[in-house]
Amino acid sequence: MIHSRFPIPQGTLDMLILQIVALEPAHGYAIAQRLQQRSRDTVQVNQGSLYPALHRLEQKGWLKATWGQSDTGREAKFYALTRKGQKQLVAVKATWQRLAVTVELIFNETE
Amino acid sequence: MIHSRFPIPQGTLDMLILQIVALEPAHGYAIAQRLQQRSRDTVQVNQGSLYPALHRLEQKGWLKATWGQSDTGREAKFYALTRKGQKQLVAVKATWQRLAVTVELIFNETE
DNA sequence: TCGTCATATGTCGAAGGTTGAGGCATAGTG
DNA sequence: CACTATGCCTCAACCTTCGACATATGACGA
Repeated sequence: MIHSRFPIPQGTLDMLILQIVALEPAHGYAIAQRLQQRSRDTVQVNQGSLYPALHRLEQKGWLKATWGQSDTGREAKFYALTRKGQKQLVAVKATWQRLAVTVELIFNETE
Repeated sequence: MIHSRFPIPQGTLDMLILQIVALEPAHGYAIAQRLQQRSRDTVQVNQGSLYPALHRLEQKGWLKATWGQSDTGREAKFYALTRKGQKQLVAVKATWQRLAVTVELIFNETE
């Protein structure tokens, strides 16, 4: 195994998906690719995690899916961020920031 | 409310526990207190998460437990970091750093 | 033509951690 | 005496992730 792949903390995938889609609506396969590319291969998303996550996010009203054509001309389901999803993204981003600060805080404690 | 406490993502707790114990051996109750204090109350640790985590870490050989007396003079189980646990801590720290960098990277993408 | 890879979606069971609740016990305080 | 703080623990329900599997089309080289 070339890349030491590590599991991402629970809930992180949803956040990253929302962020990817926030820039531009995309279909699942493309989302996975972009995640891998933009994370420089440190994050790898399994299909068994991705598609359930997409359905989850859609069901929560954070994403809206519509069928369309991909760049290659094939049928694909495009996911777009809803207004509700935007709010959610802002919220989870803030939560993440606070967590990151907290973890750094604890890591840098020397006594 | 100013501080809304949030649950820590799955897999993050172990890392934080190892770090807390790395500074000084401590018993479960104290670990929870320190986590809460040092995170400025942003992280909440349930006992239902804490004790299974401690048993988990002990079983993996990352922590070693010994009974002793707490500051209040009561019996308590003190957890200390093993050599194996130190290595693990270094590893998960590195993993976290990479993840944090990756998430920031994706957050700051604008196109 | 045939096999294979990339694209594209989806399901399923297993594994694992967190939640929220509950139980038990002792010591100190009002 | 009741209540809070300390200190340990368990349990079912829930959710997410993992890894494997299934399906289908289009493009490419042998």
